Amino acid sequence: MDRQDRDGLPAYERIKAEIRTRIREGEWGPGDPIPGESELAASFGVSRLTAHRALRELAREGVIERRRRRGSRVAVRTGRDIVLEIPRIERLVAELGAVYELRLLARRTLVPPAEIRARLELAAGERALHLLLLHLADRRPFQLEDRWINLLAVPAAADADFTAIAPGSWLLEHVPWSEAEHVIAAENADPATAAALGIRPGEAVLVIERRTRNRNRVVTWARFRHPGASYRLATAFAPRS
Amino acid sequence: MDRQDRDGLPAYERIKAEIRTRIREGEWGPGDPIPGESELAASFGVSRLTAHRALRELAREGVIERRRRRGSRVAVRTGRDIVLEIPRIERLVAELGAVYELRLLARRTLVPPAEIRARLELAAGERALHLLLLHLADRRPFQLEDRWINLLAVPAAADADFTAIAPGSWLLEHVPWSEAEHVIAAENADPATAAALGIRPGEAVLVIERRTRNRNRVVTWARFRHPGASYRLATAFAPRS
DNA sequence: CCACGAGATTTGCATATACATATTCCGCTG
DNA sequence: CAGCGGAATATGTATATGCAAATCTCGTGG
Repeated sequence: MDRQDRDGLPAYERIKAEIRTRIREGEWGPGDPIPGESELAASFGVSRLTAHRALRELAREGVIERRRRRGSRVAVRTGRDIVLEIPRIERLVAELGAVYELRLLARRTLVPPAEIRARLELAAGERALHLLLLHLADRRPFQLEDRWINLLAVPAAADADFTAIAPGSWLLEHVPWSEAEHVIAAENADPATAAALGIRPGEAVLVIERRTRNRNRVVTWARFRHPGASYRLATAFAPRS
Repeated sequence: MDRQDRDGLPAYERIKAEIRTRIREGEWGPGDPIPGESELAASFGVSRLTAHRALRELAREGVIERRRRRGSRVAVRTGRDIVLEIPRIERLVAELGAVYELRLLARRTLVPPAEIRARLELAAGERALHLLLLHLADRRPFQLEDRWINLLAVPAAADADFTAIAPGSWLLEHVPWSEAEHVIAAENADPATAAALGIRPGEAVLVIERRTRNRNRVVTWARFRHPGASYRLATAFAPRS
């Protein structure tokens, strides 16, 4: 691009990498001040805007904190939350090296019971799509999915073929933007769940509930159950702001 | 700032908001092309660089996809993962409206058993700090924490007072940067765990394991156990790239 | 001695301009 | 008509410059 892109990296990326290295190596500890935009610009031989971009992006990534007049300093990460990524079910199974299968156990459009109606934030008497599915890994039960879909938010779901694609994947591809709330818990399998998952009643089951919103409407609510003994949800995270 | 910051927002933020709104309202669906930098610059009355910044940030946030010559389009979110935030234990308890307490059950520096040594990626014969803690919410057992800390990575941990601050929080404040892997599972409580958590043996327990790295070294490995019946880890997410 | 206001400093936003780079499109050639 | 090469186009990076906003410091007046 310009004089010195010896690493093939843009100048602002080289500055970011340099600062990150010094923080990682402990040269600059949490709370320590780091050079300002003008100083960095001079020492790297770039314009202030380029140094500004490097610092701005580091700030957005949560690596540093910036305030006018006060300058930039290494972020103190108190209160930082841990972030956990849950892959989609097909990928999860694929990463185990197992063959993924989907079985649609039930599909009905009906007026949901009061408890579900509240979770979907639906008007009284409004109908919703209810699905019961079993996800298999190498022909063994892997996840039992109990899902309700708000047809007012996603009318196209009424015509989707959920024997071919998991509702979670279908929704990800058809709903433009969303937020979700999660509940994670453990419970002892009741007889019905035990039968569906092929375990003994009372065995520990990992339960994940997810409610997804779009445009202030609840799109879907789902409860996933995994045999606790055989299943482990392993993920990686990077700390973020 | 300039001519028109009627919302108090910078120009690039107003452009981002406008684009996000059109996507959310469905005017532009997944995969649809959106106006280019020059076009946006003209229609908003800003320079191309300002429009560029708006689009660049939206791309980084995963809202749109950009390619040279091809232009920008609304992201198709297939393969997108779900992200889940786990708050720190103190905040988790505080959000339940309960009083948080910490009880240090055991603290020893010793050569870890082989299984733990492998998890910490420690050399043979190397010593590590082992902690056993009980976290209480309103005087009731909330979480049992079994933690090992690599003293080579965090020597200062040897002198920390873990009766006053939870190891997780202490580490967040003293280790400059880190990544982690998680395992989530459900299991039936063994007698020892049941006794510590005040539940009956066999009851479902939510298990979370976390291994944290820094500078390619394992900093700490911990296993958390929650009474499954009483505890629900509720979190929210926003989809990201 | 404290309060208040005037710099000084640092980050934040925006412009105009220039050139680099990736990729598509189109037309030329065989 | 297939394949190749160059033009066109949109994004990507960088410069120099100017002003805005936040906030710390210091000096002055009551």
